[in-house]
Amino acid sequence: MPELPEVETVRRTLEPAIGATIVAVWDSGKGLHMARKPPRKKLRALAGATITRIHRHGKYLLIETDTAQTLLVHLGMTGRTLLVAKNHPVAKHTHMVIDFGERELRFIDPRRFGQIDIVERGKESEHEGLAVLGPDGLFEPATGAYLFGKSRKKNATLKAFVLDQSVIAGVGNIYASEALWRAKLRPTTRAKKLTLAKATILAAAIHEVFDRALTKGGTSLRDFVNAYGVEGSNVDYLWVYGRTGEPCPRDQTKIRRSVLQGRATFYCPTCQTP
DNA sequence: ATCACGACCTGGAGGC
DNA sequence: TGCCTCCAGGTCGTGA
Repeated sequence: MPELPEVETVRRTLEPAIGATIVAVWDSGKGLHMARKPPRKKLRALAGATITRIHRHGKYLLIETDTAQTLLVHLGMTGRTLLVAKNHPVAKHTHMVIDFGERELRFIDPRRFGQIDIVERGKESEHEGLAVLGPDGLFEPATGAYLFGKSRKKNATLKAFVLDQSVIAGVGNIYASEALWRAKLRPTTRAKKLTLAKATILAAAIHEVFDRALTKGGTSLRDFVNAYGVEGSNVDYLWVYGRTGEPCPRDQTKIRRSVLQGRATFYCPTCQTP
């Protein structure tokens, strides 16, 4: 679930950890994304460090300390980061625990598509995951002109275009469908067909969809919770995602589901024009 | 170089 | 109850 609004919700609810000093760090030793294991030595070396800032770029969380080391966390599909009391029961699939003494920050990820890494502060953008990211969808919202420029000569579908993290960092599968519905654009339309006017509408739609989801605390389809373990309510406010056969909120046509690049895509066949 | 697909993993839901 | 199949927020490597 975790797309930009969910990761931003986590970031905000993790902020009470700012100022906390790390006593110890534990990791499960299990491989996460690309079978890569958390860097155990570097994690353990964080003992004694104090959390100074929690930032985000796209779907990556950047937890800065008063050392030169920044902890990087990506939630993948099923990752959770919880800030809990030390006596809180340890969940299955816990892969990292940052011990603050009375509290702990825990990373739990059943499918292990998440990422844990340590990067040197100031060199975050050199990390292979962050290096390719475009502007953050919330902190540096795209303009119509920017999207128009990026879409020139692109033969990829609009769905693939908005999902491309090098175009806008943070859009995922749910909000791609939502934003294209909001902009009245068909997901299968080729990106190069965008006009400046349509690109401007799309930019606004992405921003609106993010903003709305943030005010609802994110979309909890299944696993997503914030750092306190609380679900978001945005699933009740989705226009098309997961609503196959239900009436389009704009013109009552039945919502359709198709598969694009292996991912479920939802759209209204009449008001989203090709 | 682009673009679309499959793989990576576990678990929940639904059918029989 | 159990077994089977399908599906799921993300990203990356492959091959056309």
